[in-house]
Amino acid sequence: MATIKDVARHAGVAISTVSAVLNRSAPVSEQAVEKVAKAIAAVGYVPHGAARSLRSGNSQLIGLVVPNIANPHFAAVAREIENICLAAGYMSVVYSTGQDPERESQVLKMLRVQRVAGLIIIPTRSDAEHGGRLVDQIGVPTVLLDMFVEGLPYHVIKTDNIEAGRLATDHLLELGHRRIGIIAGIPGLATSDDRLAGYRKAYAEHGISPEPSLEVAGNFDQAEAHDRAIELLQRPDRPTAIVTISNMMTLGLLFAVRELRMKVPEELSIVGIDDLEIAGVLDPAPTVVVTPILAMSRRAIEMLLKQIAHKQAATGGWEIHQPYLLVRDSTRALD
Amino acid sequence: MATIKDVARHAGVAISTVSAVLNRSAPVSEQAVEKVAKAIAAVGYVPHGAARSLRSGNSQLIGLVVPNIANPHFAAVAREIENICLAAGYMSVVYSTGQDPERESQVLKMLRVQRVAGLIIIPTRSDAEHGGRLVDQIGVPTVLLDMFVEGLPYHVIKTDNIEAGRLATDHLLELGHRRIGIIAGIPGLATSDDRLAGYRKAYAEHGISPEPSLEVAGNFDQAEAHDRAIELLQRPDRPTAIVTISNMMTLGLLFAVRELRMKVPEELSIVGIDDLEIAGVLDPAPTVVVTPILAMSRRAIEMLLKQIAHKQAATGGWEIHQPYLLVRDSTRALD
DNA sequence: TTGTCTATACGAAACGTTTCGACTAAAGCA
DNA sequence: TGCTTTAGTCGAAACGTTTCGTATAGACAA
Repeated sequence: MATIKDVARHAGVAISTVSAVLNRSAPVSEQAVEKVAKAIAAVGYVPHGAARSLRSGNSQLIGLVVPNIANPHFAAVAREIENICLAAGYMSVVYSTGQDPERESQVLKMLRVQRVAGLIIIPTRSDAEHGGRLVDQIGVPTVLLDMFVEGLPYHVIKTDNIEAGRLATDHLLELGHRRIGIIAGIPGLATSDDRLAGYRKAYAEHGISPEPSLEVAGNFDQAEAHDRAIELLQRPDRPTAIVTISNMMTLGLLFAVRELRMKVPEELSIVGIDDLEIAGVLDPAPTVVVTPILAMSRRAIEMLLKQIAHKQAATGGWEIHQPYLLVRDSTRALD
Repeated sequence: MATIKDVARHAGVAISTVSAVLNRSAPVSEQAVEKVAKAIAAVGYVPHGAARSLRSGNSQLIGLVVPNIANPHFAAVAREIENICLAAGYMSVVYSTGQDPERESQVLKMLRVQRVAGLIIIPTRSDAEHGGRLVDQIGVPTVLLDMFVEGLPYHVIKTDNIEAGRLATDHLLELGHRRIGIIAGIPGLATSDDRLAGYRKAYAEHGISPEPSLEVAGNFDQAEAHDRAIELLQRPDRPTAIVTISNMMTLGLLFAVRELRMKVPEELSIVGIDDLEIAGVLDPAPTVVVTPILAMSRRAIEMLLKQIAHKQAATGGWEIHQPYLLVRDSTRALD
């Protein structure tokens, strides 16, 4: 494959001149530019990214680490970030952790090997210990998306998760529900804990206390949520409404409901957190708390690119986006 | 950041010895291995991918080019390929074309700059002219996934698309439907054309001819399919059944149906091609023709890795996977 | 003893760029 | 006129690896 050397020879100029043309990094005469352009086309030159990266110390790579790229929610994030990166002359590299810290480590290691210029990451854990491990494994400008991690010196862009949980629960309480189940996520994960805290907060605001046995832990997956939902719904004192804290969990719940041949919202009201693009075609269309994921993604990559460009240290600040309730057909007032 | 040089100094051995340890590329004494291992940990060494890639001419990168990563169908492909790549010591880099040849070019260019070792691509067009352009832009071991392109010397892994279209249509004909609409994709795209051909083939097998006005062209998107569906369904002589040729299109159709407050399958039968993971929770759950996308992805990456490892020239062969009909609740016999 | 072989280890070249200091010639200035 | 700038160009060093030919030392055979 042709190198810059071939281009130089073909154009009858020095290698450094070709480089100057390529990068507009030094003044070059018009005729030289022209000769180089011709030579590039003639020899079919394509720059060698690795060589460039090695010499300049600049890989033009952005790492994106999400729980699971197969989840449409995160796939949408990936697409958005891909677009913005491409427009800015960067390439994004996406990896899934499967919510597994071990795999997260492996992925971060590979991204370090590639010397990514920056990182957008939705971490697998949010405790301080994990934060400590993470910061050792990162070492580049980073933005934390969607998830807070104790003691990490990076900018965080997230939803107001307490408010999200509160919004969902408050809606049901307002409709007269009193036995509201919640299928929460992995205990210890900030996003999950906060949404659960919001659930409790809504109860508190109504001056009643939730029943602890109606709070069940899952993970963020559909299958797990399905199983927890079945358990919850087969109890003799089953709840009249259920809150799920992620899109996949909402789906899992819907599967369970369908399996049990229950009528929604007649026999059970449902509120999910995070919207599903396919919500409109579900029957009933689920009432959800919408988190502005696309806007958050956009902010995250913009902020990251700015940090990289200005060599700014991370501010460690928070940017919190407000969720909102979108009422559809899966909830009804209790009579 | 620490380099191999620092490791060598710290361990009191030569750079080449460290390299030999790292790559197991030459015999090294046990004590040297140990010293190097300690030194690596001590200085916090992480190999520099670009340097390695430059010197060895081996990037360990696999490019994956899909129409749209935000489509769960392709996100699943990406996840599968990511896993297999990681296990084989490669990294996958995923890009979306938006079904736009221009963007496809841009993406391929970036992947060339990165000197990817191989490519899995779902191309944007399948005519010979596009094939010619593509082959110029590629130049590495490549597997074509899901889509045939005229005159490209690469291995193709695809579904039997004619059969997929036939299966969907035949099912409806067997149920007594005679006015079956089809919302096809972009004319000229092999996948789309073949599925349409299958539709006609089924009619032919039943000894009747389809009505041309019931065949409408769209693209593969939800919005487009939605609009075409509305048009189709508002005709006075509207079809009693509709076939859609992609998962997103099926969704678009379902939206349209819901908007028009039509009852499925009572007033309209629906068969989609490509399954939706969420099918089970839709009401009605759509009858679909399943294409074994995960198995195909797996085969594609395995085949690609084999080509890369053995420096085999592409065989240019085809591997055709058979689709099958999965009857759910969106179709009924016409009485 | 001498020579050959094997197991380790080493040093230096090379990969394809960018970058920087040095050089030339023309232009501007006093 | 001579001196300083400036635009344009060049050559060589450097980035962090891998790779290959060579060197050393001990083991073994003759």
